[in-house]
Amino acid sequence: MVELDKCEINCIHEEAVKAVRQALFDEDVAASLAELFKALGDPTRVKILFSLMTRELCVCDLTAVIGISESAVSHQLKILRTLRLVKFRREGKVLYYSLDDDHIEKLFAQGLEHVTE
Amino acid sequence: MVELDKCEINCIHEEAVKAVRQALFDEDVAASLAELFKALGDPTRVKILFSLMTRELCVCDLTAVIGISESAVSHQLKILRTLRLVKFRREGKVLYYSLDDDHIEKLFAQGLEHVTE
DNA sequence: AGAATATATGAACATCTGTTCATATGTACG
DNA sequence: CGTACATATGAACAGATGTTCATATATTCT
Repeated sequence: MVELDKCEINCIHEEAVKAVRQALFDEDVAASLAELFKALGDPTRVKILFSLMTRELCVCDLTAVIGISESAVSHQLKILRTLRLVKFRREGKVLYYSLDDDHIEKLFAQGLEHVTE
Repeated sequence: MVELDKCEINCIHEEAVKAVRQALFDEDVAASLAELFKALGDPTRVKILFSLMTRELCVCDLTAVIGISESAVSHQLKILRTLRLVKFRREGKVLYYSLDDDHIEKLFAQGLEHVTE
């Protein structure tokens, strides 16, 4: 408390803080954005999404491509579904998953630019 | 094992799997990409980065804008620094942080599009 | 209806993550 | 040189996360 007060006098750029605070979006939006990025922040999910960028695939295909258990894939697909990153269609017993929109490809492209530079 | 074999005969689209596997980037790249997104996948770090989109700020300013402890901010800044998402310059006792490149703004814009649609 | 298959789901568990608290570092200034 | 201040860092701890294992659901075929 005391230190913060001192700090507000000596160090903080009050106007700047005020301005930035105003520009700062809602707590909710920050949370949603973080949630989205967090979903993209796991190697398994990255591989799933990247695989789906090529074409739609069933769960079994994904399991084979990525090389982890079917259950693990299924759990991750649920997360991706919840965030509307993937969608699926049923054909008999088989579920075909695909990307829900094209934002993901753009996000990946943008991310790769940062990583590979 | 047995189940997988069965699955490869009955369910898997072999050519598809092969093709996707080939297109799939290295394990390393997937890991890097996931690491980057994971860094963006935390509310505190989202707020820090978003604040820095407006202008450079010292640690103390960030603490005030975001409303969490200085130590927490500092720890998160270290993560962002490691991933080359932010950089800083020193002016006396004060460190001014800013975004390291403009990819972040693009990533955020793209992410917001998905979130707010 | 019952067996087989593709996928989903819940619980359990080990690991990872973010914050806090205490302490260290670096810089300015008297 | 010692004090004050801005920031960094390490250890500790609670809560979150991803996988595995066992089981459930949905669909097809007989």
